[in-house]
Amino acid sequence: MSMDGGTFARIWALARQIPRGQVATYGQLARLAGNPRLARTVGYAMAAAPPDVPCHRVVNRSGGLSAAFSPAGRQSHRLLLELEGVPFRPDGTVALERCLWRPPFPAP
DNA sequence: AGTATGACATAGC
DNA sequence: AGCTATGCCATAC
Repeated sequence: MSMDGGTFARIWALARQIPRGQVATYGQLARLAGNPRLARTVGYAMAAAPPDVPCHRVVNRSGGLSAAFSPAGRQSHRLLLELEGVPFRPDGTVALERCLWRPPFPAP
């Protein structure tokens, strides 16, 4: 049975699972979505994500923020994360080792 | 339909 | 350890 509403919808559903104060990487969501190669597409999904999707909790593998997150750039991206208590490194990247989301075992 | 673009990832140097 | 080049997939024109 397929509840497929498009690749984006599937990715959005995963992004919604990210707890407050934690972050996930594009590749991580791609992997959870079933295809590790969808990392790039995850970015597109975030760009087109509805307001109920915490797209600010998605960062790249290096913990780097998105320049296209908003017109204001990564500044607003960082602000939203800091408001959730997400720890940052001196270089401005997210301290993934402290707040990387650990999804429950992917149920088959 | 084919080409070009892009909120990434991985492998080489 | 950081930068460059290549790959991959879905969307837009």
